[in-house]
Amino acid sequence: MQARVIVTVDVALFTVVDGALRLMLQQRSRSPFQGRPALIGGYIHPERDGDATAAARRILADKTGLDDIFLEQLMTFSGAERDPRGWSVSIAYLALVPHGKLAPVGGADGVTLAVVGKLPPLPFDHDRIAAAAVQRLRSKGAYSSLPAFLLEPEFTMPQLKDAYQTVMGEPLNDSAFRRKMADLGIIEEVADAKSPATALRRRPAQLYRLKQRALVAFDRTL
Amino acid sequence: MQARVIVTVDVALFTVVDGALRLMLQQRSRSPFQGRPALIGGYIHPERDGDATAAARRILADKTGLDDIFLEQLMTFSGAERDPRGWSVSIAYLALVPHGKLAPVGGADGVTLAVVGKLPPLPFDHDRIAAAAVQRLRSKGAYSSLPAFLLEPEFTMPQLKDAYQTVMGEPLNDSAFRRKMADLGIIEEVADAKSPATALRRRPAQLYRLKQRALVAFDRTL
DNA sequence: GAAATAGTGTCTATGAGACAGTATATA
DNA sequence: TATATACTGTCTCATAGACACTATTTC
Repeated sequence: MQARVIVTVDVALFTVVDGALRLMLQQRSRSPFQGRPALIGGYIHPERDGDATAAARRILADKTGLDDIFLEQLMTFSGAERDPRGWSVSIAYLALVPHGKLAPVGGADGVTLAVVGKLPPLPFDHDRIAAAAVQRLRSKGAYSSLPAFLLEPEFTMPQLKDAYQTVMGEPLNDSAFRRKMADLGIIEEVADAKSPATALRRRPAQLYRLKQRALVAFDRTL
Repeated sequence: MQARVIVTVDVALFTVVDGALRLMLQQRSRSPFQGRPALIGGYIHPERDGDATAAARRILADKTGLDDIFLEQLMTFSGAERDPRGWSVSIAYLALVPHGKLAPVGGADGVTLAVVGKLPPLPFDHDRIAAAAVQRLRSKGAYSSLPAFLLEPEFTMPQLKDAYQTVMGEPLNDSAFRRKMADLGIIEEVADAKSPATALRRRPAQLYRLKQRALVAFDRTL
């Protein structure tokens, strides 16, 4: 028989606030590392959870109230050293949410949104998990619709471009970006819908939405 | 306390024989599914394995005699239904090996090399794992040095091109391929070394090797 | 020299970046 | 009308594909 292994799920949840990528951290309510900010995580409960993804969604809902957000498996971290309680497995997830959906959660429950690049030292091996999540986000952002999941369901082309720029950390060419998006055909216009023009935004912009609710990866030639 | 969870590792090991991608299957020596071909797998042993990757290497060595081959984590499969023994987690790995290194293992231990695309139905959720492994291989092959790990440490440009073609399942342009490889700078010439000319191979080809022992991913612009 | 495979040079097509110019809103 | 942002058109440059041509081996 196999010796006991602790099986947990951790979620690296990102959002964008004022053009800066932020990672959600939550004060741990229990030992070990009680009181310290860490990734959102918890045990898998075999009696309750159909699989690890269901566990991740349950834990997200329990701890932040969020549901129906973008979630994909990142990778699994394991070993004798990463958790003081013993040999453990953490199935890590990457989650993206538009900031607006996060507002109600706000400052509740000791939640903070730490700017990526200025993360505090994290307990367990959450530094490694966070680094892997950022890397996945950056690399996959370059060839998929992933950054769009940081936006509301309807968004303008400038907002979409900003999301890609934030994720990839570099400026993009405007006309090339629009051409690419048009060619890829992953978004569609929302008929007759324009963003409101405000004091800051002069000409209103066309609204778009993703054609597919799911992540779409672009082709890549060798 | 957490209810018991079974924690295993499964390895999808690929090689190329005569230009066809093949997946290693091994007859299961024990229940459940005893006698049926399946991915190479086994329990994690917390007392012995430092982490899941170490467990994968141990299991590969035990069951096939292979060590020091390309191995990377694929993804983790979990749930109540996938294993009749109970709620389980399988951390799946992708492994690549040149056929030559496999020859000594050969037909031993009920090992077969099934042609990808003609795989038999597999036990557990190994069909899904195999499908995910093939997909990872194909997509990552297009933008990394991954296919080179199906070759011997020294290889010719035509062999490298064949490896990429086999992995990606489509023909590549010869001169463009050479240019790309030269530009990427991931391989280097083996000084003065040429492949032997045989009755079949007329002009001998320059030998190359990877500059980096590790996987290198190429850049991608949006 | 014929045949077969290895390797190079160059033309063309495609797609990204640069950037000027047009469009539409507010004040 | 001035200004700011949204959007389009077009030029240029980089890179991939096509393919003809050269090189080196065996028989």
